[in-house]
Amino acid sequence: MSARGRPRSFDRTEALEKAMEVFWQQGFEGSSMSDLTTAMGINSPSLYAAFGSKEALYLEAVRHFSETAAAGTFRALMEAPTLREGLAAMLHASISCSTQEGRPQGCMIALGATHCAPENERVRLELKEMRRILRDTLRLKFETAVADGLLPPDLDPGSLATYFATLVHGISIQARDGATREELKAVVVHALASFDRATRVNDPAGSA
Amino acid sequence: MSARGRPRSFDRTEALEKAMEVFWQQGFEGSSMSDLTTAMGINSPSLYAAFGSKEALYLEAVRHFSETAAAGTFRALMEAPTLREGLAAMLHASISCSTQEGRPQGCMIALGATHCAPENERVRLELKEMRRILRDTLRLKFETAVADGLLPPDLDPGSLATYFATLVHGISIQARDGATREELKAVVVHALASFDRATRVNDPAGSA
DNA sequence: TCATTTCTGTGTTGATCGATACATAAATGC
DNA sequence: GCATTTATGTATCGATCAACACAGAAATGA
Repeated sequence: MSARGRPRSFDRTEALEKAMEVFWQQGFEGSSMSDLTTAMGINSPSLYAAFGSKEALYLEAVRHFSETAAAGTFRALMEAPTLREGLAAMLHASISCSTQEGRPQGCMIALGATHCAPENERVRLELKEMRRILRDTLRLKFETAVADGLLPPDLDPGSLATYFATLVHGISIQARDGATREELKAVVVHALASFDRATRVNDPAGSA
Repeated sequence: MSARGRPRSFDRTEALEKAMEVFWQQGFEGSSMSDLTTAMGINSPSLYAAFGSKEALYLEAVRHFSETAAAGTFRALMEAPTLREGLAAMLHASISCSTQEGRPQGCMIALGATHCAPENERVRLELKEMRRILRDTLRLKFETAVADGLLPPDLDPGSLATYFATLVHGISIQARDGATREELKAVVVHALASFDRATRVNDPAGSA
């Protein structure tokens, strides 16, 4: 590859990981270049040469987060044998990711750039887009299940998708504020109860 | 009161309201003194004389928010004739507050300072405390209902409190990302289904 | 009238922000 | 060896940050 020139003296991925943890803990606007270079163990010019800018580093850190720490959440939803199990696994994975020991609490994507200065609007839109993907994926799952006859035909896929996306995002705020893994697992039980109620056909006693 | 001296040339509450909207939209770290003085229509020294510091202004703005825009959410929970109606009204009020036209989307308290720079930790703790109050109020409501025999004795108040707090906070993230009032109202239906399931005694068919 | 008190606008403070200029170091190709 | 290429460390850039000094303005009380 790039054999020419003086070789980089640090591991790019390791540095990215360190930057990710700083941004995960303090957010984009709460992390200064000084915070980042200190954590990454490099000087400012090396950071700019390797990542471009603070914003580019943040976006790359978020992408790295989604491919590592948050990957389990999506995989859980996609790979479970049934949709119900997938939803439960997704919530459990989200809780696990949000309550890791020795790491910032809450999901970097769920909490990232929910509000920011006007000049950082680009960052907010990028994070908003990543959060949108969760809801769209959920809706597609519900739509497919309805089309396959696995769920009642009158079920509203968008409604359930919004509901589960709301739970995943709410879990991160709870975790950030100190909620434990055990406290949050109770949320899954109630979420599944809603799912069971919404996917049950012709049960007049269900609402009593 | 303070009759002596040159009278203040601006309305303190109006200025606080303007500051609240800036912080609500951009967050604490995303709002600069320049943003604030411009929106408030005053100069920096007047701001410091009237409010003390940027941090003090933010905390006062959040308190003002909780007493005005967010007041309906708590009142709905406390004043409804039944707990079930109170929960539904609380969620609806939270959705209304989070999707007002011409105002920032999402709740200022739910989204406020979920992460920040270490030097602003005091701000984060204050917001975390305000969010904690919601969960504690909910738990107390459930505990009282159990003690009064209105809910099954084996019901876990903390579990349901975490669940509903998660929903309220998740709703704000959805709203901030552009979810409409109608989309979010679907969440209430599913939440009440969970409540009904959790508060039903001896229903072996309920889990089928 | 005039001292006292409080607020306002101008201008500026030191600190920190994100981002680079520049000279040097360390690799390769020939 | 020597030109070329790329990365590094030092030192610093202009801009902006939150906060304030100061003098003048506008009210009061005596």
